[in-house]
Amino acid sequence: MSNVNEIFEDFLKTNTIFKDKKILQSNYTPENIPHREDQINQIAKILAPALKLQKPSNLFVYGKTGTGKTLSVKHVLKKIKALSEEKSIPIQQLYINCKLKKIADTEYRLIAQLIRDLGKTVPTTGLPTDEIYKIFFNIIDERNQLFILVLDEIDQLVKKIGDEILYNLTRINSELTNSQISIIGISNDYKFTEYLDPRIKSSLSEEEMVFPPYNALQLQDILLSRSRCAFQDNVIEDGVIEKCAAYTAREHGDARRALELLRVAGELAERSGSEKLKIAHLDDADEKIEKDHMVDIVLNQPKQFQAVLYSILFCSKESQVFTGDIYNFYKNICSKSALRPLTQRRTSDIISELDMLGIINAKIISKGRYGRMRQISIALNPTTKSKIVEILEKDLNV
DNA sequence: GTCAATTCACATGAAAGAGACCACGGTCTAGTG
DNA sequence: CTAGACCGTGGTCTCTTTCATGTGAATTGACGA
Repeated sequence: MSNVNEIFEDFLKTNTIFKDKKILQSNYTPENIPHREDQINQIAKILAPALKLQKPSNLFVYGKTGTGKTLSVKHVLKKIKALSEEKSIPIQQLYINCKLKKIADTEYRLIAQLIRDLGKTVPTTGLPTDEIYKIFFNIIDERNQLFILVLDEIDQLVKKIGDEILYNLTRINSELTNSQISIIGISNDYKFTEYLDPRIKSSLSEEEMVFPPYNALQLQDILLSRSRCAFQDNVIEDGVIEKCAAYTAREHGDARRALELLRVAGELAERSGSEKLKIAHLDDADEKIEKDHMVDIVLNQPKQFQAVLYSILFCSKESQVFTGDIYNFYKNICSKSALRPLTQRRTSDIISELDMLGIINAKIISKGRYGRMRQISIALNPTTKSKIVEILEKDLNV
């Protein structure tokens, strides 16, 4: 019997500690959403006019990641959908997650995606942008419906392509004769609307809601209710849920992360052959999540980014590194691995993008007469770092 | 010693180019009846 | 006659380059005490 078969056989023999793992996955939508009743009711109140085909106010939802914004909105929309189908009220819902690449990178793509969601095909590129607007507009208007458009992570969208698209979308109502469209924006960033054009801001946030982070007790509740369905009985040691909740509450009260932590800890426990989920697994899971996440990010970067990152990782053996050092080293790397070196201007941008990704910390300092530059340090823990260096060395063959 | 001007080494912005992708319409070509 | 191959044109999109301007504090050098 081959090795792989053994692995599979073993896997089948071990009685897994999970009952239903997908309950802990981030795309799972639970039936009831604890500690969000108020918000859900409020959303329902705001959206209720839709059922009488009156346009609901545009809604703006704020809250950190993992505070249940998307979940709550989707929950309410699901109810509306069920009701509208039952009573055949012409309401159409559109949901776009602006974070997803290739969907909401540009104005064109976003509108094209909306059109596709409405069941028409449209070229992925090649048409003028105003053409695509016209198509969208016509489809909407001829349907004679009420549209609810959800733009999740709308701050990402505006950061990438500006607020013009929002202006166009909010303005579209005044030109529609048969249909109406109301917009629900979901944002992680409290300060998001500050960057917006005041006109857009006022029309977009006719109603505003804030989702506060979960506290440790609420997180415990959530974890408990989900783990009851996700795990076999009595596999979780005492204190694990509490610790997991406390862990994440201390950071941002991100329920998604708490659930991921629990899931990964479970996987680790299972893989190590343990029959119980112990606190130690939680710590391992924490590290593993970060590592996997970072490795994933790095692998998905273009070659040039990797080269710059490698230079940074290599140079940062010394205590302090600055832009200039890195650029020089980077040029070296390029000649070694047959890359065409980019200009200093571009590498500067790459460095700040790596900073945004959380792989490095870059602080702008001024050394007076000796110039102004970024002081760069690594934001990775040592095991992650060495893993990434290893990957990059292979990728760039240096 | 004090204070404004200077200076460095970049950061940051704006604009535009390069090269990839794609749609569309027109033209050419080969296969069919 | 017609379907499909093959162009040219005009559009988007991403990554880059080019050119221009901004920036914070150590250094400098003039000034007055």
